[in-house]
Amino acid sequence: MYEQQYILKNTSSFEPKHIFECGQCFRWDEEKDGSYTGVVGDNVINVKKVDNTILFSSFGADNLETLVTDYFDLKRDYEKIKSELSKIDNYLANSIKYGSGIRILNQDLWETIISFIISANNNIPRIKGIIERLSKKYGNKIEWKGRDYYTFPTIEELAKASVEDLRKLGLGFRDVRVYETTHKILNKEVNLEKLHEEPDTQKARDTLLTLAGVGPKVADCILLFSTLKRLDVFPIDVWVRRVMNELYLKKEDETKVNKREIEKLAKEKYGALEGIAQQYLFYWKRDTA
DNA sequence: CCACAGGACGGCT
DNA sequence: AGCCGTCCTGTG
Repeated sequence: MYEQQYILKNTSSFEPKHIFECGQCFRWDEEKDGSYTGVVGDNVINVKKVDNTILFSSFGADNLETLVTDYFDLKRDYEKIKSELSKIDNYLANSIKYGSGIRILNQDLWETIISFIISANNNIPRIKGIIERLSKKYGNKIEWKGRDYYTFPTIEELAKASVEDLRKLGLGFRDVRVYETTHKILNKEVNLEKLHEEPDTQKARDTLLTLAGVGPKVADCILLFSTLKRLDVFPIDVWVRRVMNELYLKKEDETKVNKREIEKLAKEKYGALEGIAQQYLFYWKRDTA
């Protein structure tokens, strides 16, 4: 374990606030100086933006440049994506201006599965608290600059938790779901390595849907925000339903809007990049609510 | 005290 | 196939 620094100059489409607060991740916290600190794998990383320079500092064993290039999706040209999506319509163009620094993270698949099962019928502060307690109890401690951080538990580490243990950590009714999914993955009833090799997004989605606690919305979040990185999905939560109804469908009662109708509309309008479009729309709608 | 917020799931029509 | 009540906890 050692400290590293990596500096990215003249960046565009990289705004820590947009990246860490658009609902895709739960392990990053803002510091008093406006930077963000989080745990990625076995590393603690701090991300600070000064003008158009991004300063990454880490404490861990992984090569920082390789790690952040992958995790922050740095090889993808978000300027080009934004300019293409902005042509579609003014609603999307405006939401892109609002969340112009969003990048979709490549998060560990296992961690993303468990995190989004916990996210069901839940709010972000509580989700973060639960994941923090899980990591503290079943992950490994990393001390850096006088503070304690905890790695997200591995499959084997989390498999040590009983349903009762999980309930005590505040998971509520999600305890059984996390327990069952952990053991299903541990037993390789669902093989995460093979899932990465599945070229067909729908087939990968069907596999995820066999996991306890994974329904359509959670499956789409996993496909989009993890290393599976499928951009042709459109996670529909209450905010996305709201924004799509207000912009396009204009039904009296948004709760009555058909999900398949939204999915069809998103595919038609946004095409293969619908997942990225969803993030701009979601962040804009929820943040300005 | 109650109302409300947030997805999966199972039972019902 | 669609609708609806229930699951749990934190907040106002």
